[in-house]
Amino acid sequence: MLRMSNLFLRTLRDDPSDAEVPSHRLLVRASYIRRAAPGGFSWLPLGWEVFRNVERIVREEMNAAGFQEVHFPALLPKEPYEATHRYHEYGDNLFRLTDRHGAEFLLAPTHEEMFTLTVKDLYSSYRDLPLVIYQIQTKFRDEARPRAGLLRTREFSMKDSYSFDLDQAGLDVAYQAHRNAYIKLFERMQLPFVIVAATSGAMGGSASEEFLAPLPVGEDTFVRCTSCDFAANVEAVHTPVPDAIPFDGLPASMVHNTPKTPTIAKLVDYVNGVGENGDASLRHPDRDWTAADTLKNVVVTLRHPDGTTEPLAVGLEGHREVDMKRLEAQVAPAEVAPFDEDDFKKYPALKKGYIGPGALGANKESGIRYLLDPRIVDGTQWITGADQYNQHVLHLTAGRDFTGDGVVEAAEILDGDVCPSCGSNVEIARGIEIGHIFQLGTKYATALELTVRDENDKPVTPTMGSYGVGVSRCLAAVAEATLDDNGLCWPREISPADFHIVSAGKEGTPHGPYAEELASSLEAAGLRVLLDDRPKTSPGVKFKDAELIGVPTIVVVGRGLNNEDDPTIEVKDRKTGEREDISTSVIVDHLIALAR
RNA sequence: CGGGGUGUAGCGCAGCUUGGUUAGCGCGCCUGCUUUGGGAGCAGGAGGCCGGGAGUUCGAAUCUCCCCACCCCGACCA
Repeated sequence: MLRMSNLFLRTLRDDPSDAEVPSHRLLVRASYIRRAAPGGFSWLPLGWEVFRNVERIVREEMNAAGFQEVHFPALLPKEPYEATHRYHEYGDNLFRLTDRHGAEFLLAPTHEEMFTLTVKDLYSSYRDLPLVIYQIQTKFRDEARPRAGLLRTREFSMKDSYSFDLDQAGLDVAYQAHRNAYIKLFERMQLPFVIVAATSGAMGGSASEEFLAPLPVGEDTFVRCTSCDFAANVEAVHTPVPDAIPFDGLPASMVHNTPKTPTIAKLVDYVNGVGENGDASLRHPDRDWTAADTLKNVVVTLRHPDGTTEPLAVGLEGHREVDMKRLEAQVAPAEVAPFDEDDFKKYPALKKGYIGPGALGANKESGIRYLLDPRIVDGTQWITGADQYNQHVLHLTAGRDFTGDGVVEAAEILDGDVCPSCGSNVEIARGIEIGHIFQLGTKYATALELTVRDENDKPVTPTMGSYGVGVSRCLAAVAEATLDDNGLCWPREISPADFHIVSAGKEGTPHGPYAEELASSLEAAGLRVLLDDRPKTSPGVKFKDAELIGVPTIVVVGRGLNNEDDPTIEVKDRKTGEREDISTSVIVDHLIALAR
């Protein structure tokens, strides 16, 4: 039984000044955690209870799926990570250290190498596979910017599992098993989530999905449909291609002087006749021109893995920016860098601020490869640069007046864009990444020379998957998803207790002893109780603390106990705020039923 | 790493512009009395290297320079 009279905690009346995110504020105020280091937190008794509950849910669902728990050191030698090149690829995010003999070590950010090596150590036959092993371990990453309390720390708890299979079909089974287990465990945590297709980044491999808890404090943006259940990472959204428009009757393109219009905003004002030197004769007959009527041409530098660079032009609607993540996903493994002043000097055909399709394309003057947004279909007409300073061209028509060298999904997604799944509208939302599942393939097995013998005694390289759930981050996400103005509000399975019993009588009245007795009865039934037995503490303080701490059911032993004919106990639901007076004759059974 | 903000008691803050009593207030903490259903009242008390260092000055929380930490935005981020 947890007793407020001696529990190691001190609740705070004011918000800590260094906490902005609600879950961080309340976890500190309610005395679950304390900041101990940049990006590191100490767990106090209530926090540790909650942490272990989250951990237990994860563990139970992993075990239920038939996966086996193991445990590796966090302190590892660098050699395995050199074999996979991750010792350097991980860059500054890797904590490196040196022992007294000068040997180099690292604090593991994730454990693919060690799991692979251990399987290599123990197993050598196809008969041993498939295999899934997992651990719940502290991970270390030297994050550039820890933030938001437990949401991004430099030391954190993660469940990571690894699957080993002989072929893709086996990997698919392991992948699906994790996907299903994750769905179950997040549902048990009552954590809302969406599953979005993701790019696998530095992990290598192919199929990859992220579990995101859709919350505004999340760091990941994703796209979701406002009417159907479509959800995806911005990199994975495909723009529906509009129908082409017949050229018949479309006005001819015409070059106009448009002085001092190097930006889209100034250009739109100019052709709308706005401002001192606007040209009203260019106005649209029926409406104002908007940025969406302009064709913006953005030039970037592609940096290929072999070190060579290449310019690339992207044509897109003028009201959209180039989304670097989307573009990089399209041109991978090349990286994208901005096109700087020196680059412009090398390409005199590019008139900065007035770049148009006339100069762009592999066989045009600049020779720069020119890719178009999928919305730029044949027959669409654009206001765009005329490749001369202070000149733009109107009614330039795709397919008739210009073509690109291809299509690229690089434009940012905007609220209201067409849903690729149902044709309705999408919105941009934020989410906390709480889980991630990857099909790694043979990258690690190959690098570390893991093979097993097949039925013909031929060596085969197993194909792997890796699957992570951030345990401490999930805790914060649950807090974030459930809290309200009064404090935390835990789901029962995660809560530090089933019941928070407030003894609200004066000293010397029967309330104290009754609360003790009720707490014991509940404990005897296997339920967890937090008893506020503090003497000389006013009821108001106890009520406020109970709300702040967030146990799902608050039980008040108070004035109802004074009813001589039928004494009652108040039972309050933390989430809904609903109160009920329950007769002492049935209170124990009533509470047991609530908790089951 | 770039931009912005903040560091004063366990927590929240004032004081700094214009240098000058013993650095102040609320919460929390300790003692006593009263109080006990929504963060009680009165009285008394403890608790500070004013983030760190160097300077300017007769004198620095206050002015100058450097450093560190934290928060927010961006970049980055299995």
